[in-house]
Amino acid sequence: MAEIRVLTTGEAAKYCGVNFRTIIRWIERGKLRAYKLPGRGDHRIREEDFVAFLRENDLPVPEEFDGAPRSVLVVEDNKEMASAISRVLRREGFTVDVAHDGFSAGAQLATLKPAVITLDLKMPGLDGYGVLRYIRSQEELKHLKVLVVSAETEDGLNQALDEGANAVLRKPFENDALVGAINQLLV
Amino acid sequence: MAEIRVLTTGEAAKYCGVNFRTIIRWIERGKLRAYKLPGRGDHRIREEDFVAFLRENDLPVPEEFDGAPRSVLVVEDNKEMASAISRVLRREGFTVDVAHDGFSAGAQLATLKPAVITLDLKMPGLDGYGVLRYIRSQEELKHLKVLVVSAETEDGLNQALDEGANAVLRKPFENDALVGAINQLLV
DNA sequence: TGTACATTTGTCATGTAAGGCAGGTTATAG
DNA sequence: CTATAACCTGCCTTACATGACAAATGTACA
Repeated sequence: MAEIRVLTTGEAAKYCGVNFRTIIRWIERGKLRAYKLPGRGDHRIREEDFVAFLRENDLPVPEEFDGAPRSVLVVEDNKEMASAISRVLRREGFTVDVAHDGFSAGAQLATLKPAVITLDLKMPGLDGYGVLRYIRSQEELKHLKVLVVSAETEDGLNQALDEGANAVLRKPFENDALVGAINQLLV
Repeated sequence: MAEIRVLTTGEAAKYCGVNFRTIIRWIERGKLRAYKLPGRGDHRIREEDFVAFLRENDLPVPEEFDGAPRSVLVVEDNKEMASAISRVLRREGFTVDVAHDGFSAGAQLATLKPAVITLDLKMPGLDGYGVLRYIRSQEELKHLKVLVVSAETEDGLNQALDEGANAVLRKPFENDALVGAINQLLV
């Protein structure tokens, strides 16, 4: 799943709430940097150029470009485990939020739009595999990385990978392993 | 890809029944949030900012902005009960979504922005009172109406009212009572 | 109730950016 | 390989911003 690094004029237009014609004019006037494809002369705008343009002109920056690139949602019912994980990650410079139950996990996932979640597979009243399926079925969550953190069996962890987890971490784990796994997901 | 709905000053003016010049003045005075396009300085008002402005000043909110004014999220783990409720409500013309567990309840609450939720207090792994407290602590959910549907005791239902439920309905109930309760919340 | 002042809103004219349409071309999906 | 969706260009129309001024509305006070 390659991240989108460039925008077409149409996409940029939707983000700005204007007609694509207007985007082209901004490009022509040199306000917005872009390059042209050889074929039809399509414009392509690099994401960083687009964001720079938005910032320069005080236009709102869509969350998916701005969105806390180093924020993590920890889904874990065991409070000690949760605070241990969040302590380690905060020390690494991440913004960390914690959900102790399924409801707040769902609510925070939708509102905070974290870059990564750590997901405990076995929580009371919460089917971790179901959560994975849900996440992978949502278009707006396709950039979300999921690290399954669980004491499950090998088979269970493999199933999680099949269901769309980006990585798994077997409990108990070393702090370094956790940090390494998260960093790897955020490359 | 988030489709951002925005309004021009002219559109906003029509909705408010005023001259577009007035809309611009409201923006200049900081009453209404908006951003400017680089070219001529056209204003663009994000739909959510516009709705917030309307609410703040007790102006009527046009239906098309009012989220789904007749949409209901049914939070209920018992599938038969859930489909019974949703059948009754659909027949009344409501748009109904169902969450069978806490996670999807939280996620759907944040994404669908329903006008009402029916909440079962006793669901495995989900503390109904906690959900109520969460809802009432969130600014953007302050317009959400909560109908608690439960087989709880009188005391339990009263506690739910204390925690912020807008109405309660004791199981078992008549279909008419359900419809009546929902309609009353949406006056 | 009436008057005077302050504030807000609407109107007009002008310049210009943004939007719409048609016609052709090319990516892109299936 | 085909069908469809998306994009580009050029031309024309629409609608917005701005400033100055007029009208309407609100407020204070006698």
